[in-house]
Amino acid sequence: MRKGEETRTRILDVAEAAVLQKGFGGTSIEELIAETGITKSGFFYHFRDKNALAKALLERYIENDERIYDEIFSRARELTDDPLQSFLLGLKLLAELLSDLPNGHPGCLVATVCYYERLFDRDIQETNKQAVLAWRRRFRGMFEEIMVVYTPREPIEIDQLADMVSTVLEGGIVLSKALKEPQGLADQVLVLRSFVKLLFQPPIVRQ
Amino acid sequence: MRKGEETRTRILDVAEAAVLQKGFGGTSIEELIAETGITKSGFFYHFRDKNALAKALLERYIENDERIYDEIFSRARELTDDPLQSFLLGLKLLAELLSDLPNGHPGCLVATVCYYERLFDRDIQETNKQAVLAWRRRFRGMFEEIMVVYTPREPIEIDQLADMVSTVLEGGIVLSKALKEPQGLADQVLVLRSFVKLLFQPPIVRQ
DNA sequence: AATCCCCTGTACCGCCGGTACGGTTTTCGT
DNA sequence: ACGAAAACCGTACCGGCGGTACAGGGGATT
Repeated sequence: MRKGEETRTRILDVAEAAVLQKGFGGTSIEELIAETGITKSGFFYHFRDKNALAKALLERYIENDERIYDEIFSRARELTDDPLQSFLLGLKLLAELLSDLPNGHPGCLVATVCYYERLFDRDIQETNKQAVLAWRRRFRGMFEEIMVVYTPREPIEIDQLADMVSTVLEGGIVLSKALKEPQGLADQVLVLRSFVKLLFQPPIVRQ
Repeated sequence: MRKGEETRTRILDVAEAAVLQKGFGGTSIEELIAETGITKSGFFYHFRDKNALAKALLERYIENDERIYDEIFSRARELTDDPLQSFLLGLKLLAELLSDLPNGHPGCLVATVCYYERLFDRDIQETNKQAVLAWRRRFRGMFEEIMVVYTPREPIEIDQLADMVSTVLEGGIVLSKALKEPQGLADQVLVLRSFVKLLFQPPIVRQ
């Protein structure tokens, strides 16, 4: 019962790397079983079909993603009481983490799925949607705390502001992948950080 | 000589819509010829293989994309002399244009390609990279003009600021597709507009 | 009338996703 | 130590798809 999980995990590991580099359609099951060292029968024992693999892959990715965000922002929360400073610190920690990835960010499965919509059933699309909504709730919560203490210097919808964090991450991944500049993603996160800082911090009064 | 171009264009139209919904790997040539009403031989007369189709598709997409940006920002440039106001107006026009798309933005081929890297030759990847660099140059030029007149209120790398525009567009497309909220993309562009406004406009001095 | 361009038709290859199903080993609770 | 369930392996097969090859045909241009 535990060995099964281990094999399953190995398949998912191989599949995730392949899918992020070639998309779902570009990833063949045969190549997965070749690299995993398993047979076709073995593969289909763990996953009914490619759709089931996709779903498992996506769910695992999302879980892992959430865990990372939890860690980063709870660590940032421990280091300061001010919600704004905590958020800005979180973005800095996130940028550092992204910057330390040796080959840059491998890509986001959520983006992969949404550029593949018609190939998957509604189930997967719904999972994907829920993941993005979870991001929205997460960052919205942080901005709500910030807004108790600080007033935004521009009128802004809080959900749209929350989505901006996800937007910058997704867009940053695309750019850094297209340019083959791994550092690009972390840079964009830091630009967002500057923007958020500007939005909430009281202006420096010039004389 | 003209009939050939027409058929070629029809294939590209069908292929673009299909690729943006299902990715390259998920789009079969057979389905393209079925919808175009052409035979397989006819298809391969126009495109040597799927890679050639991808390249033609990408190049056409990029050209069209550039044309749209040219139009929007030159229109904005005509309406005001101030480079900052012109840029902010351009973003507003862009948001309006994106907002008017009936089914939301269909997706960006540049993003599709960069989530498919390993399937294409270096040629296509290089074309993709050049497209993103062209965006960078375009927006960098605008920010340079702005910075002649305005001083940013936060220290910022101009290339990273320029990339932020592309980042928000790419990220916004991903989010609005994943959430199936067509309006999301335009909203994110307007959030970026607020940020740029904040960055360059002199602070409101409170007493 | 000859010559391109722009296709059609047919036949074929090999890879891949997926199914089916029988058999075998490994693991674990008891 | 044993039986049963879990975790595979082997083989055979199907249809779809990307791609190749090649022969030919109609229509416009020269």
